Amino acid sequence: MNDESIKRRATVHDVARAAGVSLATVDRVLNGRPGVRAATAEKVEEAIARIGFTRDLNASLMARARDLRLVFFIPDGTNEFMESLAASVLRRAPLALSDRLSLELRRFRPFDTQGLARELSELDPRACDSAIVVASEEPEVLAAVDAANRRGIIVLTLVSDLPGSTRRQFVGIDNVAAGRTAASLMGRFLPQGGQVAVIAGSLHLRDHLERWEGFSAALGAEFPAIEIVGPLEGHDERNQTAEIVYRLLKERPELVGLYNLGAGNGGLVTALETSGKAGGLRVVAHELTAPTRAGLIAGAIDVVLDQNPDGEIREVIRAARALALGAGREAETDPIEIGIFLRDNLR
Amino acid sequence: MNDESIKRRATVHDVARAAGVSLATVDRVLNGRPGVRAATAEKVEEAIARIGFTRDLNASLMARARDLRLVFFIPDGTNEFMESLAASVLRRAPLALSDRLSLELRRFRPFDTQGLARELSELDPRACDSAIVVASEEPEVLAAVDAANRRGIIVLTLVSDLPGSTRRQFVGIDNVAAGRTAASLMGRFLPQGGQVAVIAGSLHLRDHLERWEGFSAALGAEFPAIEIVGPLEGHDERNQTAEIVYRLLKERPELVGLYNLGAGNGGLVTALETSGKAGGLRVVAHELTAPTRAGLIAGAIDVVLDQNPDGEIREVIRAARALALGAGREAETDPIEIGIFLRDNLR
DNA sequence: TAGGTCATGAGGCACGTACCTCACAGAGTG
DNA sequence: CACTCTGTGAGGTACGTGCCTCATGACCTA
Repeated sequence: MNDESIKRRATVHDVARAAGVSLATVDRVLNGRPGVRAATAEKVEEAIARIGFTRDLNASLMARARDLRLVFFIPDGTNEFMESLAASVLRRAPLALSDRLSLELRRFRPFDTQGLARELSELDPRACDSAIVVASEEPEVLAAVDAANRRGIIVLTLVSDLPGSTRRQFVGIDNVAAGRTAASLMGRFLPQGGQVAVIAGSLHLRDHLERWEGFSAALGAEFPAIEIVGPLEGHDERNQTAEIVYRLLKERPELVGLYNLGAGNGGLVTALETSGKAGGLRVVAHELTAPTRAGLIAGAIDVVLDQNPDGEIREVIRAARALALGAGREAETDPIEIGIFLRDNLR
Repeated sequence: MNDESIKRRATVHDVARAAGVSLATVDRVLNGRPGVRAATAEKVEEAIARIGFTRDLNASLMARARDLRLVFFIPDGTNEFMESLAASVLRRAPLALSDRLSLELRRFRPFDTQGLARELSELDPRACDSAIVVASEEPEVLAAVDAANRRGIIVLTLVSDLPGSTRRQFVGIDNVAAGRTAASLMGRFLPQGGQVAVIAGSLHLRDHLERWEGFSAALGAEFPAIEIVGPLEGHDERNQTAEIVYRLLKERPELVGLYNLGAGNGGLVTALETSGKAGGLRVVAHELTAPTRAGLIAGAIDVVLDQNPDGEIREVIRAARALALGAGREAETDPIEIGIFLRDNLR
């Protein structure tokens, strides 16, 4: 073993030499092109493993004439959280360019799974390397993801996973843990016990159901002095959510806490403030957006649990880049942490 | 304006053409090499701005034969937080390699600022592109940073900043905000008020002083029912910290809360547990390490504020890469968020 | 005026991979 | 035997930048 082999990183040339094949064959194996016998491919794989070759992602990206193209599919509409995801994509686009990543953002009508499926199917694999999808679990979406995957587009799921599909990776938080965290905070805020109301968007949404499960389980196990009211469904809509809060405050003056595990926080804050109850009971909500931020500052909300949309975009970009450049079967991403925000650590 | 100029990203060739100079001159300007008249450099800068040229970081890294070398200087010793910083560097080293980043970790004896200064001075600019330093604010360190900077090494500070130096960037959290956050949590945990003790490592440490300021200011302003005991100094040492806690618990049985804004949490947890007081009072500590994690799980600690060492390493690597490849005067990093950990959202 | 320095131009090689063309051997097929 | 098809080798160009050499003209100074 000479100096060279100690110091230099292995290249495709080294692989070719080690496997006793030509550069062209190594290239065919690495990039999944046809024209290699299974036995030969095996030899190459073995050599790669033996000498510890890893593809140079920079050179790889250089060599292809065009940039890596990532297309984001994010629901449109009134959901502040989705807006911040979208904003994060747009904010990162110019920076990503100097890393040869071109980011495209496509919005679709919420729940228009057919439209999403159609757009996914129409993606040209030569013009798009990876699709990043925020979507609910519907059969036509699953089918479209699988179809895109077969056509050579790497699909990643964001925020909400599609476990049955051929998506290559999921980036998002553990919602059961988020619910447990909410319970843990609420329990510590209310050592004297009392009634706590829970509001969800809809328990048919996977995230919301998981949060509810985590919350109720942890509260029941650790804080038996607290009694849960609900869950009530506000459909992530600010007016409906406000309505629910008004009714709760009127009908249950003894209420000491409120946990909104869905969206519609604008309505929550408005209802608390116009009822004069802001600050009078402990309130936990999700996602750091304009309404929840305002609620924190005004004292209407005590804690916001946040899944850090900007971090999610960052990690999903890293994962997509690594996967598209063939760094392996799955990319290593930093876990997305559940952020806890009070008035004092707002970002 | 033809198709090409719309679709393609600008390259150095485009800059040369736009500025009416040769490629070599553009290169000299870009890489700060001598031999360019100020007026000519001006022309080039103007052209860069006009056509919106950004250097291709991948190509840039490719072109230099060797990898980018980053050297981390992290204090050695018993501090768990520093260990997790170091571990994060080591964990990322193999992954970084496929991005042509070679990470080297150097430990130094805590408070051995002279040794650190010497090592910094001995760095060879040809073998090291950037130095990342976790150090306290001592004159000889500042001088060594400035010297390294003059010799062409890009210096970044991590965790603890050196504001008066020529360090190019700082990556870390806002410790005043961290202190305020601790106060805000403590206040909500203790609506009935009472005595809360504060333990610091040393108020001569910038981070600790800032946390103390944030904590006392926020508590005084928002939770007048709480009375502060201390701050007491445990010198980030587990035995001294344990001693302080033992004494506090014995002398002040009415104590309802404890805030350790420094290290030495192993001693804190031990003292609480052997006194049978674990869970009996609200405890807030800093940095998610083995002792604080154990304390959370056992119920001895309620909340841990964490500056996410792994995220800090990630961001400082990104910043160093961008700076070393000349992406601009300062690199954009994602802000490091103050993490809040309960038993239920442990990572 | 000769020699020196400085600013600049011109051009080329290298980095590691992607992707292309061409050649050729061997196997199978009619 | 001539043909096609498949697996493989050989070699090239390109990506955008860093870095090197060499040449040239301008300007300065002794």
